[in-house]
Amino acid sequence: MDKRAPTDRDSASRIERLCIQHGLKMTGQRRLIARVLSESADHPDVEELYRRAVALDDRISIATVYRTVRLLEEKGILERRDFGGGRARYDPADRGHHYHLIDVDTGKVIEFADPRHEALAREIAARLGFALVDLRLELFGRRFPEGAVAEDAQARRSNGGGRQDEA
Amino acid sequence: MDKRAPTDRDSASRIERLCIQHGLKMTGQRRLIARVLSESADHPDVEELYRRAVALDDRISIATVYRTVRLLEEKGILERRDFGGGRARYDPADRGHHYHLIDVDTGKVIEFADPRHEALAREIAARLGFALVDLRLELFGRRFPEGAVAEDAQARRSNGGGRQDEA
DNA sequence: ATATCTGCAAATCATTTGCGAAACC
DNA sequence: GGTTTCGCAAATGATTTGCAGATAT
Repeated sequence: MDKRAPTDRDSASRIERLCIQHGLKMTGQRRLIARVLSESADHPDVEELYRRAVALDDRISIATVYRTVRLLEEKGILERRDFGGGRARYDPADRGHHYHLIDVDTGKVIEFADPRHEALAREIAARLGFALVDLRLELFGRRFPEGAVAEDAQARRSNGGGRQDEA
Repeated sequence: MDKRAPTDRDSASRIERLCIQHGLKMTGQRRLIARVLSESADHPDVEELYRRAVALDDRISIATVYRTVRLLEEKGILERRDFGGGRARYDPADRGHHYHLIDVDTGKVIEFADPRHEALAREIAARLGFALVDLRLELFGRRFPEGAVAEDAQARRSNGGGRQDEA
């Protein structure tokens, strides 16, 4: 009988369990990425995932991160998002249906759920003769009046300034 | 007095008029792109715009098409869209607020309007402490039961198959 | 064992840009 | 006429991939 206590080290991360359920071969680097994803509450892009992974164990290359997120997306474990700014961001699918509000000034991303939108979307699709397969909804907003910024459209297009979100 | 009749040749296209209103210097290639955009009812990407432009007058390069759509987007004359599949697609802004439903099997894009979504979005943003600046909404759907396709998630990710829309 | 995965560096794809020549106001 | 735009080809940035060696089942 295995007497080991469930230390940080040997307990499979949430995402790793999903990988195993999907029958993926678990290599060291996949386990590492799964762990980084499990511990992330935000929507990191590949560069950021790579940075976080390397910090824990540098025996991984960015090519593997790219290959792995692609694989996990195909398995439905991750969802790829595009919040503008060139790079794809990743969102674990097991957090349930939710949408995003992006602060156009800071780039910060806020999640929210709203079943009414989905119902509405389903109805519209039906009216057009379609069954709803997926729904992409993103709100871009500006924090209410407090040191407002002059730039407007410009700010959003080149979202290269306020980059990372956190939760 | 000018007695010329308003032939195809000398009447400024809808988009060209917008360019002039925005004080843009109208070169031959900008006029050409404006005309192609005015005559397009779909959501072409840059390659496609270039193809259509070259067909009318080949004294234009794809670099200029890139530069021009970027300029028109900055002026608010065009809106950049991302329907998946790697390339940006362009949508004249003077068509009024509308959203898109993408047929996941064919890649065809259908436009629709629905003020309820916007109202709902505005309310949600307000609840989170934000003023709504923009709203991105895309539905992905499948035509109702008739020769259904087996593939599911896969079909949408690699949207490289069913490419052009026509709407 | 052996099919699968990884690292590296080169390849690809969409898009941008530097530069001298050409076009617009 | 001077400034802006254009075409070309080379640069860029994100992502993919071929290949030889390493690894999981």
